Amino acid sequence: MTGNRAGATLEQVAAHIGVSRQTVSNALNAPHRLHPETLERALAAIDELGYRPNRNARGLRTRSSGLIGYRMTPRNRGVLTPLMDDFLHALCAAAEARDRHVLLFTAPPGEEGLGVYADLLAQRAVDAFVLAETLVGDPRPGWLAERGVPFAAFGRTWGRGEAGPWVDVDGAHGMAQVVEHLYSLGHRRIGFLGWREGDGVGDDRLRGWRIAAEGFALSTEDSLVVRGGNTIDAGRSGAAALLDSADPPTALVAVSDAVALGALALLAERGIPAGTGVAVTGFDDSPLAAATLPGLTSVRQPVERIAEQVLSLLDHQSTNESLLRPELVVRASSGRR
Amino acid sequence: MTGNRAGATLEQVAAHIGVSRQTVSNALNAPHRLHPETLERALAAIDELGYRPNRNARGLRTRSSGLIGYRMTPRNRGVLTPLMDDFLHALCAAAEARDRHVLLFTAPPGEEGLGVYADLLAQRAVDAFVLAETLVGDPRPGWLAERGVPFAAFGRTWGRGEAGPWVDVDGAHGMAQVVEHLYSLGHRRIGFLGWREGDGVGDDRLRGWRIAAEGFALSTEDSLVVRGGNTIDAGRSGAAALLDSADPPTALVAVSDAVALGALALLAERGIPAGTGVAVTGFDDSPLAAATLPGLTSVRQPVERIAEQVLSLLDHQSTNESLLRPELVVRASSGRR
DNA sequence: CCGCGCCATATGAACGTTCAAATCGTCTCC
DNA sequence: GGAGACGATTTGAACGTTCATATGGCGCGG
Repeated sequence: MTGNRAGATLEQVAAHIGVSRQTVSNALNAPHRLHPETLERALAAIDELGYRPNRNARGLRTRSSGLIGYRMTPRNRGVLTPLMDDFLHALCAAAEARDRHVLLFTAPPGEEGLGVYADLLAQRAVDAFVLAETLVGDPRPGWLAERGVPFAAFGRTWGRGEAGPWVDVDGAHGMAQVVEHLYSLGHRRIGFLGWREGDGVGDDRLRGWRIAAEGFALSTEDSLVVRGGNTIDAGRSGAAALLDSADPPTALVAVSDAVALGALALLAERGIPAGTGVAVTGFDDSPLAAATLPGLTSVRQPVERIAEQVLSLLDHQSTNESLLRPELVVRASSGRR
Repeated sequence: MTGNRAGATLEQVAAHIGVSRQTVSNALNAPHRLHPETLERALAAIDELGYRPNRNARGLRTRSSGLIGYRMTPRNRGVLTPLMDDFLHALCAAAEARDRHVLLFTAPPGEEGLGVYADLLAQRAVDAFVLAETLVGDPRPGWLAERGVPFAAFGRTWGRGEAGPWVDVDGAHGMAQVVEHLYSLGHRRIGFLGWREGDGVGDDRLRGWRIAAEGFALSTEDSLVVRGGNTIDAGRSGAAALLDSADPPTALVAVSDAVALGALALLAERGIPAGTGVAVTGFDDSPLAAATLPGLTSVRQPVERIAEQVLSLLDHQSTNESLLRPELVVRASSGRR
């Protein structure tokens, strides 16, 4: 754009080349309707005057805002959520590629928060939602589906029937890759540091560990599993419990990077070299993983592809489900024996 | 709201109680103009029909969107930014309290990114910006001020004159609190783990350490300062350098939690108990700080108050500047001697 | 008792776009 | 050569608000 003083209107652009509003409008929205030469002149004028369609006017007419609603992850507890922060960034970028934008909001979890969604829709502030951090029994997918509101979720819409399109990462498969990696390094007794039962994501990852271990005829006995919160501290005490058991594992598979960090801390305390002594792995490949010493072997979630897929489900509005494969990122913490 | 099928319009609400659109409009925007009884009936009808003003229509008329533009912190490098994520959450909540919302976007740093700001304005997608992570020589404040675009920054608009209103945290004062705390615990030789020179925030915190230490007649010689990136690894090697020096400090003051985490890791490796052996402190009081063992003494940034202030500067559009005091959060890593 | 001002409410217009339908040539085909 | 079809462009209306102004009733002072 050459000149960009302020807010040229469709009418002004049209007057500038002696055509009607609609012709200029078509230049942007339905170029095939225009005579090639007219199209060219229109585009030139648009560029010269720095015209950009007024989103409010367009939205008023088309009854849509071009905005996608996204609920921020609550910050109440002291929990790190680097993955979700990365996802939000990716979502934002992916939305821009489609000439849309992300509108943020906050809402309490559960039924209680539905009012906020209703309100945004009533105001026509957004015309679709991207759900994240769907919980088991989350009322949102059903509620939105009932009302015919376009939405797509990052994370399975756990429970009762297919309520809507979602994209998720195959956590079980990610864990299987981890176990296979450790097995190939010679580990034959692999412990699991998990979250408390009832979390869809955490249970899925545990399942992956169990299935893969069984596949290699490794033990998956209860004494190899410790469950707790998603904190460094929980990882530390969990690791201690496993290492102090009668037949301690030689590798610790953690359900997240935060938990793995705790395991690393415990090893450091005890003077056990992570990697060469006891192997440790995380999940999510957050910035934490690359920053520790030794670097933490982890499983990278393809956030960009997830965001891309979520938006594409939003557009095509097929009731599709898609499970993406995460990628094992090997660093020194899983060692070499 | 009792019934909330879909999109009641002003006209419909008006018809429902036999008045004109404008009367209902006034019930929301200028209640003082209405007869008390009419007001009551109007509000009742609004509630009954679940009316919510259409944001596009309102925005078209008033030439404003009620949206605040916010550039997401870039994710290119593997850097943790829990503070900014928290701030974004707080900003979002504070905006909602004023019946506004945050619209996210991405933009490259520097001059190059200004086009994105221009575009959002041209489309009237946002009517104000909140800037964060302002850099030394950041072109945005000046650019926006020139064009009369409302904005406010979290972070000083470093350099050349007062370009616009900002809110910031007094990092120097935060560090002074840290030093005073350590001094009161008996530390007389306090090292500093900082970022590389040229970062406004980092330099400010270093200044705070220096001034406070001088105030207690402690040494601030060059050998007590190590500078590097904002990573765990940098903190670890920095801590090693300080502890291996001729006259090692008994306390390590880190410029951020991530850096402090590295220092904690090094102490663990060497079997030195953090806190009782060598004291360590961080900055920002991110979730990391509470999750380590021992808990990391840190300095909490009042993100909610910052967000509140930023928005209030946006409204009053005074060229105000406001420096908030952070709060020392004492945990076990600073020890007890 | 009349005009003035004030209060409460109503009406017309405008914001800038897109949709639906109208216009006006031009070209084709029988 | 005229009907019809088609291509390119224009026109009128509508989306749902708010602004500016108009209307009408009522009390008050001269």
